[in-house]
Amino acid sequence: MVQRPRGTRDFTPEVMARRLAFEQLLEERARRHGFSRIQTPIFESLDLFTAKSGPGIVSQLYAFEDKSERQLTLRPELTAPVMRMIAEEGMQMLPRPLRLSYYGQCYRYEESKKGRYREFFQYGVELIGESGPLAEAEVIALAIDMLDASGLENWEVRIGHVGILKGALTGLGLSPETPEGGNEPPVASAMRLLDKGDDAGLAKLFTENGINPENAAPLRALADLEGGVETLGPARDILSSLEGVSLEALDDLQTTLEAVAALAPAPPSLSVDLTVARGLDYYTGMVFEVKVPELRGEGQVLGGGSYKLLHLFGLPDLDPCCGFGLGFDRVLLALEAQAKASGRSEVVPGETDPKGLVAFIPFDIDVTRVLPLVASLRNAGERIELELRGRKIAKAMKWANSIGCQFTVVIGPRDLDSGQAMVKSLDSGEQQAVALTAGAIAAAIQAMR
RNA sequence: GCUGUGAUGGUGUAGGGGUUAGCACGGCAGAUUGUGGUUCUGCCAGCCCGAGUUCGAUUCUCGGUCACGGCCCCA
Repeated sequence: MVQRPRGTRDFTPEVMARRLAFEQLLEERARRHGFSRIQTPIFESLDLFTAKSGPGIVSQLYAFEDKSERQLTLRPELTAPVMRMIAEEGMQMLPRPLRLSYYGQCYRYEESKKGRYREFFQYGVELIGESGPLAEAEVIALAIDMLDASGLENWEVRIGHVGILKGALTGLGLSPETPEGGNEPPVASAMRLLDKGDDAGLAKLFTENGINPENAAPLRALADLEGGVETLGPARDILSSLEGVSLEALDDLQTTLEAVAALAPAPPSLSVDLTVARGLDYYTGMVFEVKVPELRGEGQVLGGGSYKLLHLFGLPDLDPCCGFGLGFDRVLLALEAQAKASGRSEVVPGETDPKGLVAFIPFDIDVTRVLPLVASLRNAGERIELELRGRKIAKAMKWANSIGCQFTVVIGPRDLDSGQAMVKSLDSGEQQAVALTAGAIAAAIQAMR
């Protein structure tokens, strides 16, 4: 028996109905926010991802060479392909900003476990060609709107701004440039030390760069701030106490948060955290992420922010952009766990078709006589499953029941003689004879809904 | 990258060095020649893969594969 490759999944009809409903729900929300769907190839040139993430990424890729010795890889993420598409399709000519959405599978060669697969699905959006607090708020608002609409519970939004700590550090005189012979900018070193809680190392770094080490304490206080929008007050006090530090990034973040509050439903939890996602150097402004604590280690279900990547494709005037990626599989895992815990049968809103399925049961007759009726009912929008095996009535009813039908239409010899069909609701047991026309059958079904 | 646990019909499980590998759900057929969800009967269908130990391995040992956890990493 050949097995499915490690870290991949098959989706059965029941699971797929849920995934389609979820995708549709996300798509609908994106549309309401003015975003349009695009699609890029499953595989790309290897260079695309090494350009964005450095050569170290290769060990995590499904990279391969094609028959013409082109170096290719299955895509590990979707942001870089979107950027490539914008440049390649001449989309910089389009009216700005561009609001793009996308959904598809990505591949990473890593240890697979629950919530971490080698083939995984991402839904994402990018707002291209406009930046600033309002653009950022629009992106966050869409993320919140999507999760709210999905019915997810107990999720936490954390919003930060890499410009605040970076600004404070550069304001103090720390260089954002990699020094001659060094491997990272002093600013990046400082951010890492702040994150690790290494205050002594931070003071040492300051001293080495000719900065008073006493400045380490207020920066520590800044990084440790936790809480809602109200933490911006103390942050402002700390920043104001430092020499030569701009408050611009903080003001922007405040504007963003106020706009989010007006644009989106209130999430279960929203906090300001200035250390969010500080590790990614292409992020330039607001950064945010959403966690679902009950998923434990793989609990981050969404992440994004403002970044500069289009300069890599010769389009620096479109930078910075703002976007996010949503971990489709992880949100579903959380929804499934929560539905199970609360005894809810519907995991994603709208995954079950409210119209119901109709079993069309020709009994002991020449089937071809009723096929036109099946076609007409389908054209009228009914979901019809035709009984194909010539089952006897009792078996057919049992079959209809077991595949989840709400209605049956039985047509046997008597019915043909009298020109009628028996329409039955399986929920109520109610049954009536109606004229043998698609219109009459559809009307009877509608009346019993 | 390190590490723990596990794998028996389609699903959930019992068992165990020699068994007819048990049970439940499921699927198929019948009881039931025009009406489902109950019941009864019969049938279908299984020891993850490879090597070793043994007279004999589904059971014990080792390796592999896959799954699920805990760190690390990534974001």
